[in-house]
Amino acid sequence: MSAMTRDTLVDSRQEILRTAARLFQQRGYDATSMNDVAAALKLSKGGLYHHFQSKDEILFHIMSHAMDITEEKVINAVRGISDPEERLRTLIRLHLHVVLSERDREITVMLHENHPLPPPLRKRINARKKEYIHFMERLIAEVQRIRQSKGVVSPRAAAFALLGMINWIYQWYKPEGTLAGEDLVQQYTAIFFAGAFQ
Amino acid sequence: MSAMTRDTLVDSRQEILRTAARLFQQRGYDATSMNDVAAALKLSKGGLYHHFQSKDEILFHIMSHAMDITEEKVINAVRGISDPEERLRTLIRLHLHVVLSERDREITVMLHENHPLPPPLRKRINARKKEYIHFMERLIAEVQRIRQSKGVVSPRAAAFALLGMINWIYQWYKPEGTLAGEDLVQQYTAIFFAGAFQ
DNA sequence: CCTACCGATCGGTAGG
DNA sequence: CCTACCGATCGGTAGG
Repeated sequence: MSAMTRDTLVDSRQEILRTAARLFQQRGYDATSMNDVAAALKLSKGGLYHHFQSKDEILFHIMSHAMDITEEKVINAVRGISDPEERLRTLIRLHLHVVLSERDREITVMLHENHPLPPPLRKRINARKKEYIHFMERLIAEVQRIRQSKGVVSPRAAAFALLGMINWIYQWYKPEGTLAGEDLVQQYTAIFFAGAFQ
Repeated sequence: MSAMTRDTLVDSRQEILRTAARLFQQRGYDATSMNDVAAALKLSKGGLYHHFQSKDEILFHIMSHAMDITEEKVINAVRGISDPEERLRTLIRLHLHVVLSERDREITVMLHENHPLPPPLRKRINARKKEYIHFMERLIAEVQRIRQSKGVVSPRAAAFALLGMINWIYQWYKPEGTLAGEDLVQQYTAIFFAGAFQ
């Protein structure tokens, strides 16, 4: 019974984060009140504050969860691939899928809502973002070595370029638009491989 | 005398937009109060509302001004160049400079603060953004024809990739960091040309 | 004494 | 342009 109560609590927190992430993504963090979040969950504001101490804390957990998803669905899924070039191709595809995914709205919130997070919490998120880009950077450097690239493009600049190409998608992508998800994967991969490994 | 008053008024509006853009960029639009803006200008809130009817209106004018800057410093500066490839190279360099420029903080605000703008005003800004990307797209298509590219990359996907690479810079660029502005221009140009014109 | 909440309202501050 | 305010709503918290 105490285990069930624990599970219910955890589930509630997860459900709150999912709902809040959806609202934050649609309306923006500041334009979404705690009342909006509570109402969407058929909860009172008081009920919401039973689970989280503050609005900031909710945002922080959404972003942390977004980083968990990225690390799990991209980094961990890619570690097992022994060929570096195939590892990078898969990373691009999976990272793109995470950004495009309808379900993982936490990602969009993480990419956009930097300002509202209090500096100590923001630093913790930024540290994880930096780790991610370093992972990309090392992988790019490895493929450059194997391909014996001429070295006109530094792994660092290439990593930022790749991250920008993919992450910017949240700003304009409409599922009903002319560019389908799989097209984007194919074309972005083609652009990046020809560009970074000359 | 009436001309002078007019000039003073215009100057005041410009100065307000510059100061507001700086604050919006640093703290975010929602976290910046009208009092903050007024105080930074040594004005009262009432004085500020003499020049602009609402906070939204200030944001709209900042974004419009950012589009003016982009059209003037990139599009207009590039129209005179007859060779398409050189025209695209210059566009990349100038667009990057606009994003990196310390002075044009309006650009960062325009790239980031989409949510707070009321839909009718947002549509007007988005229409101008779409014109800009279509300009890029046509130019990329032209260079692909000249270079007789194999056609693995569509001009549309290439334009979005280029825009993403460059615009994302506002999220991480620090002038004191390891990647200097001119390095970015060289390397992003190299990546994009090899990537989009295979 | 625990949990998962509720209706009502707090002190402050927002844009106007 | 300023001082003096407003209706409303904000994030957060009280007792039960």
